[in-house]
Amino acid sequence: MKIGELARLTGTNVETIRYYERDGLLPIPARSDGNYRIYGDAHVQRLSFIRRCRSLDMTLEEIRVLQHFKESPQENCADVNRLLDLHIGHVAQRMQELQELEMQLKDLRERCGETRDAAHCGILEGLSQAIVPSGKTASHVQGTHWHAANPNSAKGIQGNQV
Amino acid sequence: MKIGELARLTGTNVETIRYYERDGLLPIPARSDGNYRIYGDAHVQRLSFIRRCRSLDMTLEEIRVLQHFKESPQENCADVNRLLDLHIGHVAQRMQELQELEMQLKDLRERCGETRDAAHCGILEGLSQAIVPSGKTASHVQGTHWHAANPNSAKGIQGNQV
DNA sequence: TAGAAACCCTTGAGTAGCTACAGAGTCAAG
DNA sequence: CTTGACTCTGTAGCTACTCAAGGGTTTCTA
Ligand SMILES: [Zn+2]
Ligand SMILES: [Zn+2]
Ligand SMILES: [Zn+2]
Ligand SMILES: [Zn+2]
Repeated sequence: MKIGELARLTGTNVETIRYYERDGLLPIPARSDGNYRIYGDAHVQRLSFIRRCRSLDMTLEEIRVLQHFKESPQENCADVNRLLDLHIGHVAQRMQELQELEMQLKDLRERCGETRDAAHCGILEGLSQAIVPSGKTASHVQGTHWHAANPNSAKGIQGNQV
Repeated sequence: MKIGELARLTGTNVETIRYYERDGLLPIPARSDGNYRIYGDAHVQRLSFIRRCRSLDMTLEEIRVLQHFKESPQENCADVNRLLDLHIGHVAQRMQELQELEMQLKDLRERCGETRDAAHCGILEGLSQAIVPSGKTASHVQGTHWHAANPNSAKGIQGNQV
């Protein structure tokens, strides 16, 4: 099959497939006479695996590690479990951070009950106060926004919609 | 004061200050004879405001809107409240998504109690299954990882540590 | 007054994970 | 033979920064 069908089968953007190939996540496929990429069932499996991992918010690096284990089935899978535990930790930590954020934001929101002129808005006032040195622990989790640049991931992955 | 002191006072990286200037968030400062940027108290205030907003995970766009209101104090602040409500929504939505993720990940984790060879690992098996079409709503929130590229934000902002 | 350290400047590239476009080539149907 | 759908490569863009190269400036000390 050609790239378009692979894209349809897995619910992946065509450009994303080429990106994974460049990035070494997908093996380099055979080419047709006209230089088109030709894929088979193995590619569908592999790409589905990647997309499933991405839908669980794993990084491409994390996915690379998991792929390694799929390719060496005789190895002990302890590291797979470890990777998953770590990743669950990433998610949990980000949730904690967001919970704290939510509290701070709701506090701030309460400072302006009914609207008035911006000069006396309690929110703007609150934001102007000095930064409270919070003893946040180092983490590697990301922010709160998802921008137009990546609508596919934002919408969530809906595979298999043929 | 020069850029280094502004950086110290606000707990901001020097490069970040120059970046804000390029991006139009900080007004272009005066220059000394030797072409050094010269800042005053107003810049400290303005930068503190930005960093406080960033510590609440607002985007630079959101901050730009808030700055607009600080500069036009006669306007009604209803839009400030609206922006904050929207942003609280951003945080809440991401938390929901992460909660769902956590559940799925813990489900997956249970599939491999004791470690065995990768060929029979329940986790790898689970990840190989077809993607479940989940009816996720469109959102703009980001992922779960924070990488070395941005250690400052990751650590949280600790301003005023002179 | 020379020299060194500490600061500052601009420019350009890199980060994750894509997306989007330009400009070209390929292929099947009508 | 043309139209249109598809594909190709290469490049640039998105967020919010961070870092490094290769210079210039200031300040302090010997
Ligand atoms: Zn992770
Ligand atoms: Zn208000
Ligand atoms: Zn927001
Ligand atoms: Zn296992």
